[in-house]
Amino acid sequence: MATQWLTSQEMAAWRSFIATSNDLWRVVNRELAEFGLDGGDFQLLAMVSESADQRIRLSDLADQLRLTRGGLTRRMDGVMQKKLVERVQCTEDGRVAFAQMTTKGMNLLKVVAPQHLATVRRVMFDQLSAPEVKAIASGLGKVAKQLQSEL
Amino acid sequence: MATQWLTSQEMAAWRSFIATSNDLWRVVNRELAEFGLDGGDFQLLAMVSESADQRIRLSDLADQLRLTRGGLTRRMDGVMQKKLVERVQCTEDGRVAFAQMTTKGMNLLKVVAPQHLATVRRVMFDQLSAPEVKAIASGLGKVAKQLQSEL
DNA sequence: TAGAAAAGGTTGAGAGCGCAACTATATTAC
DNA sequence: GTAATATAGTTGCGCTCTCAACCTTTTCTA
Repeated sequence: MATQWLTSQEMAAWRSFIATSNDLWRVVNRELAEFGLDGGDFQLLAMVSESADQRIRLSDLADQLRLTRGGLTRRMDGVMQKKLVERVQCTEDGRVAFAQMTTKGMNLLKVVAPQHLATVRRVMFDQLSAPEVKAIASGLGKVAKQLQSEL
Repeated sequence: MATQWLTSQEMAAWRSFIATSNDLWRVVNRELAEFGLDGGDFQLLAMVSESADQRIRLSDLADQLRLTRGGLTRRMDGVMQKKLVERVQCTEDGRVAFAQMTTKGMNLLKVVAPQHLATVRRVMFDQLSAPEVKAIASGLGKVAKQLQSEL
């Protein structure tokens, strides 16, 4: 055999993980396009809308979205342009700013979210048995914890 | 409760999947940087090296790597610049070209691959029980199949 | 309380990728 | 046999992201 690492079953699982998450993202993006959004926009809107008072500090938002602060600034430009989110300056700390949902943003999200969840359900959860969902959830949790310790 | 879709357990699993694959990719990229590679380079090298005679048609390679043909052209530019892969014109069909591993590429891969697999093992498989690996592998397979039918 | 260090956010430069238009070669149809 | 169509790959353009440098405001330190 050529080399051990090429044929390992774990390597195949790893490849499958990478390819599948890529494909998933592609399908989600395509589905959101009709609303003028992409996956990154949706994740931002979901995060902000779930925060207390539908607002969140920009740097906290960046962490949750796995963006650098610079990347978030540009992502914010897009959703602010569409009037879905506003940038609000913090009065207590002059350095801080918040992302704040607008009414328009909340209304759009109420329309988009059910369809988005339906898509995710169709491509992912409808394909999985309950034990598989449970195993994936718990497994991902442990992997995420390890990753946190390395980042 | 605000809206059903925001609190569902499946939504949390979906978020976790997205965030974790993002974090995984980040760790892998960082680890490969010392070899002058990134995750995309490694995947390309792995795919090409596993192909018969260590060569593969460019458009087949693009499909496997989840790149457009245009994206692959640019990705190839990088690894060709580094002399890890060569572009070989097909003699039977003038439209077709192959990616062909060089000796330098194979040698590099023999050094990088064990370390890469060790990283993947550390952040992912060492964190998972055997049943979890099995469930994730079978689950991902089913999701991948559904995605294929939608792409 | 002044100076240094840290933290939040923005900006410029550059990389990677998709999309669509383009070139070149091969296949099909008449 | 030639015109129409399809396939393989490349290129120009635009978008998103990271990195590093930068500005501003806050906090620490002596």
